[in-house]
Amino acid sequence: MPRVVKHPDIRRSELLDCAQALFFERGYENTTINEIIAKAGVSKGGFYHHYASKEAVLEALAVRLAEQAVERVADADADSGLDALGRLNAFLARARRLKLDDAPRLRTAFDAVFRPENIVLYHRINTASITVMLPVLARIIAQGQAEGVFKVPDAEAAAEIVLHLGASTHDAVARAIKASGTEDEDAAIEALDRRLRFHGLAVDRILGLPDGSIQFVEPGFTRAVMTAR
Amino acid sequence: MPRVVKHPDIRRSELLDCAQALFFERGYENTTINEIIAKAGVSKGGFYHHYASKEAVLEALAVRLAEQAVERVADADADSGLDALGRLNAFLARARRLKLDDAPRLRTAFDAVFRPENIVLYHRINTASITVMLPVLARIIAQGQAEGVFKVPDAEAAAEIVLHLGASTHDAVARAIKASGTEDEDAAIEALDRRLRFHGLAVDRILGLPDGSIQFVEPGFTRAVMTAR
DNA sequence: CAATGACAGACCGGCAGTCGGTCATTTTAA
DNA sequence: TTAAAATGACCGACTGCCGGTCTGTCATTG
Repeated sequence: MPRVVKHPDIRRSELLDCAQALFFERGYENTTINEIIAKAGVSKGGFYHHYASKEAVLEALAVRLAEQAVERVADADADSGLDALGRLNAFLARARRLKLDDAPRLRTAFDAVFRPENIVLYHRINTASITVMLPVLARIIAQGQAEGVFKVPDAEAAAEIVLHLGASTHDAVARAIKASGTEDEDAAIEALDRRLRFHGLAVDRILGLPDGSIQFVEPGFTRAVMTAR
Repeated sequence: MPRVVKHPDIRRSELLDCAQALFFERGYENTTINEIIAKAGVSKGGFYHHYASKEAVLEALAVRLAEQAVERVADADADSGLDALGRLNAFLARARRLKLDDAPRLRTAFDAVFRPENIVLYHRINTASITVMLPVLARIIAQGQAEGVFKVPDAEAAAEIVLHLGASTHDAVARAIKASGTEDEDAAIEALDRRLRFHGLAVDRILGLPDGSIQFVEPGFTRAVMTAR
């Protein structure tokens, strides 16, 4: 095969693109390196020149996804002169906005990541997301502490707990995805919506805020995301 | 090799014992079926007669561990005429008691399960535990709801959230284990203890209880478990 | 024109899983 | 009571394939 030389960043990025597509399609375990390099048009040697192992690709992919997600939400945050609760809600509102903006793609990704055989993939992405989000959220919580509004013994620990709590919605989301297309779809979306509201309530309470302070969902949000095509 | 026939339950149990020892020792991924069958004294065919795959062994092991853990804690629960909060605290106290009773073994298991390469093992056990604990906890919470003490919109969802929240302590426990034996051990145990108290506080709040209602740790508990040999 | 780094691809050890067959135990039938 | 048939526990050689290695070769840069 002809030898094609590309800038390392490009090659690495292309390899991640192909790996992502295949991992999402058939799961991490069921994807072989041969499939990845075939799709990317690179040799075995080329692949291992850029990534030390299959595992390393997964790690890099998780980090990329997490950073992509967070950078678009967190950048516009520092400027605002809002109080902590305001910042947190603005943060969440911006996240919802971005989710709605490309709901179809998000939905496709969800279909993949929430499949049972992709649980490892999910956890890697989740862990990477928590890692990048942790300092951001911890600072907001610390601010809320200083303002005397958030009542927690430790801002960083609180951030860790709150972020980990997100994983508890995994099963509920998976159920909703599974039900989509069936006659249970409506009920499943309703159930997921209630679940997400409860999740918001739980975060309120953990942070020592009055019930309903934090808005995780808005009317129609869950349905809009889950029915996107 | 001579052919030894045993009752299927015995064989399966022995295979699980060996798999557990090896998974704990070198991790799930790094354990081969050949190692398992060598240790158990069974042939390849014998193994696959009882378990469909290596994955199936992991699943069976996780379920067994979860059921073992829950049956010793949950059985003495039904009789008591306590209110929900009392039951929950009695439940937790009994769990602590059992943990202290064989702290050394528990500590050994922790050393294994909380190693980074055993994260898959951890999650399987955790998921299985949540599955068996969910109905137990959900009933207690429902009782507390009926008593007007627990303020949650949905008992089952609350149970799910609370149980999932347990996983958020994973990293803190892992850090404490990693620090044991070093000069940071004391500080790490202190940090973990604070973290576990915060965890209890978070559960209080999620369930709508006054701070400090639920006791996850008692003085010296964390240190006793973490320094056991 | 070195030196470096990107890439090629044959190769290997080892792994999960298969398959045809064997032996012990229980069930059935005479 | 006993022989034969059926069942299912168990054996172990074998295979296909996969992740990873290794010895290079070619392109780019200073």
